[in-house]
Amino acid sequence: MLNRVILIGRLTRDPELRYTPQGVAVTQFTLAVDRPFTSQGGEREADFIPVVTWRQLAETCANYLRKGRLTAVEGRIQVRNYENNEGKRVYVTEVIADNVRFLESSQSRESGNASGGGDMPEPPAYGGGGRGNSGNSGFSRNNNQDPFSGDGKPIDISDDDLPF
Amino acid sequence: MLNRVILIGRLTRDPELRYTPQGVAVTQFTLAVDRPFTSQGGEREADFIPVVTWRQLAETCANYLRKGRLTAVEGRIQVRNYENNEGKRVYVTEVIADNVRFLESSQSRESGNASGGGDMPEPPAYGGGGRGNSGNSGFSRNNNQDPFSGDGKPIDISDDDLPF
Amino acid sequence: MLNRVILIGRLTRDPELRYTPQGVAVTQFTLAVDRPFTSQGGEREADFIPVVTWRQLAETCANYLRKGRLTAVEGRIQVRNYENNEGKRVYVTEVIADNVRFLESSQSRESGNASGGGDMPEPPAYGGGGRGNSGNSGFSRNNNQDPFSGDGKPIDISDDDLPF
Amino acid sequence: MLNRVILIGRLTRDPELRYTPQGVAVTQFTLAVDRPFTSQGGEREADFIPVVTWRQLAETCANYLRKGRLTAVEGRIQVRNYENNEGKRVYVTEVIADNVRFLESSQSRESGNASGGGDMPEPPAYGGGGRGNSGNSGFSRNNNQDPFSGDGKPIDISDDDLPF
DNA sequence: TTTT
DNA sequence: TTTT
Repeated sequence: MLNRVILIGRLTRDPELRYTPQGVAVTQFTLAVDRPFTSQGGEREADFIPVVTWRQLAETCANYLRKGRLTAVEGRIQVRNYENNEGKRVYVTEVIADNVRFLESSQSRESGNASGGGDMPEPPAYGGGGRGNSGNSGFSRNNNQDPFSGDGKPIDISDDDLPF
Repeated sequence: MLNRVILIGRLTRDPELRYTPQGVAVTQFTLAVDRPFTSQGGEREADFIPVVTWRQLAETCANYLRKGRLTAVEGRIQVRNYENNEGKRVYVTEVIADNVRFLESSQSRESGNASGGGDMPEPPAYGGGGRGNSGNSGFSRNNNQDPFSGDGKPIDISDDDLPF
Repeated sequence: MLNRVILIGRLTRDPELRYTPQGVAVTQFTLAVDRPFTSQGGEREADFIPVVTWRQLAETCANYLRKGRLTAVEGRIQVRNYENNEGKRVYVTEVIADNVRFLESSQSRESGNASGGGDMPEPPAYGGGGRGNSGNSGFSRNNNQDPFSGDGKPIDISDDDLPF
Repeated sequence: MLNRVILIGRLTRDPELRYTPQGVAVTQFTLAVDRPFTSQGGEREADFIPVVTWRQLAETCANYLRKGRLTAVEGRIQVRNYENNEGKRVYVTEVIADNVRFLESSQSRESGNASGGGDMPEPPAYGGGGRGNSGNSGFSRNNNQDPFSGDGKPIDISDDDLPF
């Protein structure tokens, strides 16, 4: 009935942009979100939370996000499941983001990052990429497939499987 | 840095209350949260999201929640991981709730439910069980162990492992 | 950059549906949200929070919400200001809702309410009215005018003033 | 029943720290939060949302926040009302924050700001000041008084009026 | 393994 | 497999 998540954390790696065979953009990244307390041993721990974005927002994220960048994400929790190669059902929990805010521009940091990156233009004033005046619903409708389980192989879903 | 989740959904079963060997109460249940759109085939789907509560709130949830009951949950996403019996790392994502609201009292429904239940007193005005004036922090601090992986066997963590 | 509100409370009165001169539907209601603690004197207090919905969602709310009904609202805080008849600037804070969930159907309560009401059909499975597959953005874009300040008089804004 | 707000924006001025006569710290500041769309005329508008923090968190905010700083705030909406000097009831809506995150440290910006500021130590790893391991509930319980309405005059509320 |  |  209601499912809303808001996270602020840092990307553990550069985002991964892929396309479904029908050309729908999908970007995945993981946010490291520090826990609000220290563990028994006094170390600060973090949760590593997978985030998925679709379409226009996916391309904006792929263009402007980089490893280590502080980022805010708004979306919903999605729990998918699939049968793995040993016939076991595997559950995957991800945050499907419909709004992403870039809290650090490229020049506000030392600007060195693992992926090189090079020419990084300024992010758009509104990074949400989809909500607002764009005429796009800005609401990543669904994705009950796993575009990342293939590990680099082409994704064999058709646009008919995509609920938008 | 920030990690907040709000869900409204229905319990898929009665909640499960357990105790750590040191007597700390832990309650687990799963919320079925309808997705805000229908799938390709036109069926309404749901996400099944595991929720964990600790201490006083765990006992309140075990007392007042039942299968099918409409419930609001506020908390944070936690991602644990452990090595399973085949030596493979398994990731478990749960919502650690620090606030739970009972949106249906027992008499507001047909009152029949799988678990029988019988004498169900009215829930407290404030179901959060922990926040507020109770002198309790109301913030489920941590739980990096998996009290449910043992499937009924005693939970072998000590209170020293609990960060509260 | 990010502005998100989630409320669960009860309507203090029946919702008020109006139309701009251009025929855009606007519904206003107030949610009474109990505070999570009692006051000094031990009384339970509440915040009375004004909520505004636009367009399709406005009509759905006007159709299905009634005084006393438990309701969840998702949206953003908006602060408008205008000059009153004494030339003083007045600030008005409202929640502009883009998602509303009806947590009580008409038959789940005594069904008597101040406004009479009468024939109340079941709410749609998805009360959000706008998000999802409807092709509507579901995101109430703006409203920097005050459709309620006229107190019953026609609202003199043109559709050109509406940012959608 | 549930009342949660999450904001990301920039301080419009330096925060104002005051103390009740009984020595309870209260800090007030306003966040400018850009709207996710542009107005009719194409200008980007913002909501100016007043935020209040209490006790330990108030002192941390006063120490580490400055005008212009990007800041995340988590809390609840509170609506107070009081009678003004003309006998009219005035409604004041504020976000009572229980968690504040400093998204920009002093060195990550040009470090020039209107208030001078000077020696600004690094913020604590956890800016929430209250939640977590501190033994403090971290939940700003109430404040039904208006510590800012006096405009600089001493605040005439007693600790008995404070619900904590 | 799933709720209405 | 993880970020600062």
